[in-house]
Amino acid sequence: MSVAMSLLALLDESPNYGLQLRNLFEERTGGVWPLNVGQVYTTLARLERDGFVRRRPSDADEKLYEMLPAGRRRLREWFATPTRKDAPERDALVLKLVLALGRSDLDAADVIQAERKAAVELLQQYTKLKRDGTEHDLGWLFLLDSLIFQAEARVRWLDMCEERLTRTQQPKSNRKPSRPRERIEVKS
Amino acid sequence: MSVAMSLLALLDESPNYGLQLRNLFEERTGGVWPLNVGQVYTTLARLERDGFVRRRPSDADEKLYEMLPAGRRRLREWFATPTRKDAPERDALVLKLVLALGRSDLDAADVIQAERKAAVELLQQYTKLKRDGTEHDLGWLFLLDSLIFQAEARVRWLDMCEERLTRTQQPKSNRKPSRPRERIEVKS
DNA sequence: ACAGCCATGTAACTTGTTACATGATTTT
DNA sequence: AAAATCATGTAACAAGTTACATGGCTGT
Repeated sequence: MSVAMSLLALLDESPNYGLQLRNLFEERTGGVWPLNVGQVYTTLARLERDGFVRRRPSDADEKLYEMLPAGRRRLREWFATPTRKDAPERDALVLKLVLALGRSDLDAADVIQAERKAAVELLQQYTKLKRDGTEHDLGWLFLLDSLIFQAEARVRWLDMCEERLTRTQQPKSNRKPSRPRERIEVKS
Repeated sequence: MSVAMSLLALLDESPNYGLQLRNLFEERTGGVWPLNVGQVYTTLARLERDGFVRRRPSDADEKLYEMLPAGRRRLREWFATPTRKDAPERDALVLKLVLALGRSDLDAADVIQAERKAAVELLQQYTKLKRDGTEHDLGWLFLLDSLIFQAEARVRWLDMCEERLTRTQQPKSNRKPSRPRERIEVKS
C-alpha cells in the first residue's frame, strides 16, 4: 500500500511520469527508503487497473499519469483514517526470541546479545545520518526521528528481555560472569 | 519468512501435521499473531519444494511433515544471524506524515492528532492485555513488552512531531488555541 | 441420515521486488 | 559510431492472505 499511496499523493500534486515519480519519492524520504523504478511502473499499472489514475489522453505517448476522482477519494480517506490493523504485524526479531526460548541447543542470551549489537549499530547509524544530514527538511527530520525512536525502543526491549531472562535463570545459578555492558548514550 | 521459520522451529522439535502446527504457533504467541491454517499448508508446500522439510514416508497418509538437514541448517543460520535489512522497512504512518506535510488541503497537526489517539488506544489495549494475561510464559511477556515498547515509541514520536510542527509554524502565529492534551501514563 | 466440526488442501489474489529487454537521447 | 545514460516497461518470483472445496469423523 505504501508505494501506491505515495504515488497517489505525488500525482495529486501534479500529473507525472514514472521515473520522475521515483525521484520525487526518494527526494521526499531523503533516500532512506530506496524505491526500484520498476516498482513504480508496476504500481502505476495496478492503480490504473483499479481506476485511481489514468494515462492522460492528451499526452503524446500516453505516458503521463494523472489522478482520477476515485484516486483522490482514496487518498483523502487514507490521510483521514488512522492506520489500524486487526492484528499487529509479525515481528521477525520478537518471533526469533520467542522461538529461541524453548530450545536446548542454543542460549537465548546469546541470541539477544547478537541482536542487541546489531540493533545498537543500526541506531548509531541513524543518529549519525541525522547529525550529518545536510537537508533540513521537516519530513526528513520526522523520518529520521521515527527510525531512531523505533531503534531505541528495540534496544531497550532487548535489555529488558535479557534482564528477565537472567532473573528467571538466576535460581540455577553458575551463569557466565555478566560483564557490565557498555552504556549507550542517545541524544535526541 | 516469519511463518516459514516458525514452522521450521516447530518441526525441529518434533514432526507434525498442518493444523497442529498452526495451534502450536498461536499457543507460543498467545494468540497475538493469528495464523490462518491455509497459510500453514501453503508454507509447508513451499518449504517442501525448497528441500527444507518432507512428508515422512513411513506415515500412512504422508501428511506428517518432518525436518530435513537443509532445514536444520537454515534454522540454525536464522537464529545465529541478526536480521538486518539493507534498508529500513517503509512505515505507512511515517510516510503519511511526510506526505501530509506538503499539502495545503489538510493540516498535518490533525493527522498527527488522529494517529496519536489511535496509537494511545492501541498502547492501552496492549498494557491491558499484558495485565490481564493469565499465562505467565516468558515468551508471551517478551512479545507483549515488544508491542508496548514499540507503541510507546510511536506515541512519543508523534508528540515530537507535533512539537516540531508547532515550533516551525509558530512564526506564522494565530494557531488554534492548543488545549493541553492529557498525559498518558504507561507502566512497565 | 444429518448437522457440525476436524483436517487438508488449493486457487486466486495482493503487495513488494528485481532482473532483464527495449528504445530514445546524449556524450565522447 | 560507440558508450553511457535516461526512460519505460514486463516477466517472474516471494511472502502473505483468504475464500472455498473436499473428505472424514462424531454425536444426535
